[in-house]
Amino acid sequence: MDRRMRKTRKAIFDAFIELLSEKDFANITVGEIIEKADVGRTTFYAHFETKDFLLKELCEELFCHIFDAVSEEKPEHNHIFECDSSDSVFLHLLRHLQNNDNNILKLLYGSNNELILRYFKSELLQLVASQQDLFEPKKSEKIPDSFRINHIASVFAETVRWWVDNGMKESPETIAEYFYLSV
Amino acid sequence: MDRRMRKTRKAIFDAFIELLSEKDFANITVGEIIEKADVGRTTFYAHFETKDFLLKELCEELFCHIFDAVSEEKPEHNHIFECDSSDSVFLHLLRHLQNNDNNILKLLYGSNNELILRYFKSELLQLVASQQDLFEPKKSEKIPDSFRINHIASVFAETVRWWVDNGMKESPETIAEYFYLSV
DNA sequence: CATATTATCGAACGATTTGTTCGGTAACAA
DNA sequence: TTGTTACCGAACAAATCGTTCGATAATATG
Repeated sequence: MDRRMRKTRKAIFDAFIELLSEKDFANITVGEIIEKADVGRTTFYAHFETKDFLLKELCEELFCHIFDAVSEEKPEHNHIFECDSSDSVFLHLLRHLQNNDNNILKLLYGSNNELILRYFKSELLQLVASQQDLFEPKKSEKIPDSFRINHIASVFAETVRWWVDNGMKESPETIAEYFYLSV
Repeated sequence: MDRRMRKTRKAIFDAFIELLSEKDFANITVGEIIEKADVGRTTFYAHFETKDFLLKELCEELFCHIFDAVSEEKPEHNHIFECDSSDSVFLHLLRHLQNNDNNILKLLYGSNNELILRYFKSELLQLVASQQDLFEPKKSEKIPDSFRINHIASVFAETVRWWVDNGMKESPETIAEYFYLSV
């Protein structure tokens, strides 16, 4: 990975992010990206097989790295979960989401592309599954595990969406409280 | 609205739905649609300004009509909500979703287009808002109404998604129970 | 510093897709 | 029967896609 490669890769990502603030993903063309990134057409296709792969790699850089950071943060922290815990994995995740370039989160959520949610949720599912027994099972002998895990991940994802759509005015602590009170 | 217009409109919808079972929305071209619908290119654009409008109108036909049917079903039914109610609006909605051509639901959910979820959720938001006081407020003085309504609608939408993704094996009654136990 | 590697460029390309135009045909409603 | 209008099919320019090529310049390595 050259310095050249790193630079063009960054230029393309930046241009792409800027375009995401102007229009939906579906209406962004490769031509626009390379013009704004000031990069040759050949170069773009040397880096990304297609526009969708560009989005995919951006999501990976954004989400996966955040999840990695969070999970490394508390490697062997396995105490019993408490709902109002001010030190939970999910609160830490919210903090990372807030710090890690709020704008990108907003752009991704607003780009009208289902794939983004999928990347986010697939990461969430793993996280929830790994912490599943930490949630109180409630009135739920009837509810299948599959549903329960999916439910918790969905509520978190939709909580974040609400947060982002409303301008992220609340603190991560507040959002975490909403989440725990709801789930 | 001619008989001619109704026929071509249906032909286009049918072709579109069939294509949705084969590929993502983004990869479907107008050319494919008119070929499968056996309709002239001019005719397509006389009916739908663009591919997105076709999707929009399909969603409206599917979702809005279902919601209309449900809300008309119990116009002045305002009794206090009970969690295990076997006669709630949401259970009726699930029954309609099941009857109304299960396949389309699956195709729409699988077409990788965010807009579909938006249509569905915007309808849900109205429904939930109209029935908001029927849900027990739980431990929720802290939680803003906006969040609460959004949460309930999201949980319902994601519950339906789970149902669809898993093949809709469960009965509407079972799904309604999962929903009420979770929300 | 010298050299081999390789990422980038720019131009050009055929292939698809888009959305529109036009005149002619045939189905429809009154 | 008559006037309206939806449909067709062909053709069109414009935009976009993904690829090819040879030339250039930045980079890593010895």
